[in-house]
Amino acid sequence: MKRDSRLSGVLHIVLHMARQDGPVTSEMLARQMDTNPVVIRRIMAGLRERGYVRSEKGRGGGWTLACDLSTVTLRDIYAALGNPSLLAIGNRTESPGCLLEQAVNSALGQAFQDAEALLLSRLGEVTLAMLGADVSRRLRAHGGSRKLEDIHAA
Amino acid sequence: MKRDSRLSGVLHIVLHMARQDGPVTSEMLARQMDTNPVVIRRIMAGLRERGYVRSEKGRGGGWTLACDLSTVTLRDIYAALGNPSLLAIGNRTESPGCLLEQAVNSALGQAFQDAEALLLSRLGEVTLAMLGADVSRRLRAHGGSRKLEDIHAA
DNA sequence: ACAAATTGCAACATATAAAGTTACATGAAG
DNA sequence: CTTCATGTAACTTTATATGTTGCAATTTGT
Repeated sequence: MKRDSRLSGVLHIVLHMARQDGPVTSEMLARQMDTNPVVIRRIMAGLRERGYVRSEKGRGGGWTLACDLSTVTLRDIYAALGNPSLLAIGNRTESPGCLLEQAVNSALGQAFQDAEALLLSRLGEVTLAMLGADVSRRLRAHGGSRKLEDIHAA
Repeated sequence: MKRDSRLSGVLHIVLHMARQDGPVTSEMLARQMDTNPVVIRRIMAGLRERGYVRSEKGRGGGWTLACDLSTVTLRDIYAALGNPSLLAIGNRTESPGCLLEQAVNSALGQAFQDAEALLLSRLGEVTLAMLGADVSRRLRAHGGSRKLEDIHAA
């Protein structure tokens, strides 16, 4: 099944914004992410509604971070995307008339819920600030003097 | 995202087969599952390859169980479907050149792996026999005398 | 005032995968 | 030899993420 990579994408965007002072345009972000500006705006809309970022129109406009990175978790970002479904497999029918399918749903549903809960809990343990710190660590490992732009793939 | 319900479906099929002696045709299963016989054959193919079921052509043919239900787990069935991906979300790129995306992949990837491992482990704890026992329990709760056919939705 | 830059958004196109359908070959039983 | 069944390929449908185009709205610089 095709995987939804919006969470991965939006986190990448946030990290780019965090390493840039002043607004970043969708155009710039799209180049760095190798995608289309409209896609950027689309996945950022949820974050704007929640106040994690601000956007400004016109010349000199663009996106800026508007939250304390140490208080926003990956789970918050996931929620800002509208809580898309986490699992690629699921029950055939939600409220089946067939008793057999009810038994199947019950067994699978429990496993599904547990896995979803674990994943959400893990996402809730990681803040954007922690992600940012990891980036700094990786930059140092790659030779502290080099700038991100030198390393970033075209 | 559209969820893959083949596991749910094939378990439903197995439970139907377990409550029927003699072969069951794809046609009958399809009616009970409200789908197409070809779909049944498709998702049963993996189980046949692993020897969990047998199929026979011609008049009087159909599907029969060919395994000890107490030794086959939901995880085995899942494997027989070809281990389809469990998660609906994932990383944008698997081996990104961008350091920022590497940091994102690292954080998300760990959470993803843990959730997948938990789900697989849960599936591995439930045998087909346990599912069958749950069906019997539900049948009793619905009034022991009634047959499955009376309860099964049309 | 006007031109340029930028977001906002709707509408449409593309890609991918599950699910459903059709058609026909193969084989077994009466 | 007819009928019933599976096996399978090819095609259609559906759903969803992603990509693209076009244009209105808004802000800034000249």
